[in-house]
Amino acid sequence: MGPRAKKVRAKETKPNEDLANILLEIGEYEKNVNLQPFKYNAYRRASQSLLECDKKIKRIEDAKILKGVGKRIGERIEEYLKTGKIDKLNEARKNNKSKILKELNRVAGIGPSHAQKLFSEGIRSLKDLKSHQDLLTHHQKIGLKYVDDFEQRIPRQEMAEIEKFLVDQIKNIDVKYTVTICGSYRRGLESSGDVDVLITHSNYVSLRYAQEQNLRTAKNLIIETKKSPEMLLKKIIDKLKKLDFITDTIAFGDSKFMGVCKVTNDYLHRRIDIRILPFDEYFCGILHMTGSDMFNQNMRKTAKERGFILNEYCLRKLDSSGRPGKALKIESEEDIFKYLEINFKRPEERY
DNA sequence: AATAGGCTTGG
DNA sequence: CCAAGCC
Repeated sequence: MGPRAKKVRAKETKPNEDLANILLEIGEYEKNVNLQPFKYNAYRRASQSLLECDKKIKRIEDAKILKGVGKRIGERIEEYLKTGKIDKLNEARKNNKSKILKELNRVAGIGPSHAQKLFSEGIRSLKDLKSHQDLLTHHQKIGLKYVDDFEQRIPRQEMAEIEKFLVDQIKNIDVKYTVTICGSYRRGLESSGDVDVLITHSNYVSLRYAQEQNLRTAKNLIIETKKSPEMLLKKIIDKLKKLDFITDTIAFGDSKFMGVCKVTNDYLHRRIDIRILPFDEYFCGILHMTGSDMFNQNMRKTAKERGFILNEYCLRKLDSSGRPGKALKIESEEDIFKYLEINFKRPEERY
C-alpha cells in the first residue's frame, strides 16, 4: 500500500507526467527542507491529479479545474507553461542543503526533523553518518546499514518463498496459527516494498469480544490482555531469529514486531512487519492491511452510507442516533462484504 | 483545515 | 507525558 504501490497502476497515457514530477519535487522540498508537511500534501495531490488527467494541459485554464490545484499551485503551473521552468524548483535544486537533507532522508527512521538536526550537527553525507553513529537511534542505525537493500523492491517470486517459509515454520509451532501476507503481494502485484504479515490464533480473542459474548469461562480460550499478544508473538519471533530468517529488530512491542529478514544469503535484506491479532479482529485486519488505500477509503465510505462503521478492527452497525453497536461477528473477509451488501472482491480486484 | 489513528521508541 | 517516524 501507500504511494509506492499506487504508482504501479497509473494510467498508460500520462501526458502531464513531467509537470506532475516537478510538482512532486517541489512538494518534497517543502516537506524535507522547509518542514511543511501540509504543503507537501497539497503538491502531492495536485501532482496526482495531473497524472490521472489524460489530456495534455496546455493552458492554465485547463489546470485550474483539476482538483487539488488552487491559487498558489495554479501560479506555479502557469509559470511552467509560460517559461518551461519553475523558479521555486531551481532554487530547490541548486540548494546544497536540500540535496543533503534528501540524502539523509533515504535512511529509514530519519524524517525531515531528524535530518535537519543532523545537518545542524555538521553531518553532510551518509558517509559522515557512518562515522558518527552515536548520533543515531537504533532504528536509524539499521536504516543506514541497509539503506541500499531497502530501496529495492521485492520480486513476487521471493515474496512467495518468504510466505511458504513463514507458513511452514509458524504452523509447525502450532497449527492453530493462521498466517497471511497482506499488502500488494496479496493483491497479486509483481513486486512489493516490504513484507507485511498478519497472524492470528484460533483460540485468541479480544477482551471486548470475550465480554460481549460472555466467554469469560470458556475453555482453551486465550483472552487478550497486555501480555497475551506478546506471548503468542514472541514464540514466533524467537523461532524466526533462531532460524536466521530475522536478522535485526527495529521495534518489538506487545502486538507488533518490526524488523529485517532474509530468506537465504543470496537475497537482500528486507523490511518485515509482523503483528498478531485476535481471531475476531483478524479479517477486518487483513482487509485493512491488504488495501489498496483507495479501496479501503471507498469501502469505508460505502459502509458509512449504509449505516455501518468499518475500521481496522471491526465492523459495527450504527443505531438511529448514529452510535455504533456491538462488533459484528466476522469469520472471513466475505462476511464483511455480506453485511455491507457489497459483491465480494478478491484481493486482486481491490484497486 | 490539511490522510486516520495506533504502535513503538526515545527523551 | 510528548515528539517523531512508520504503517
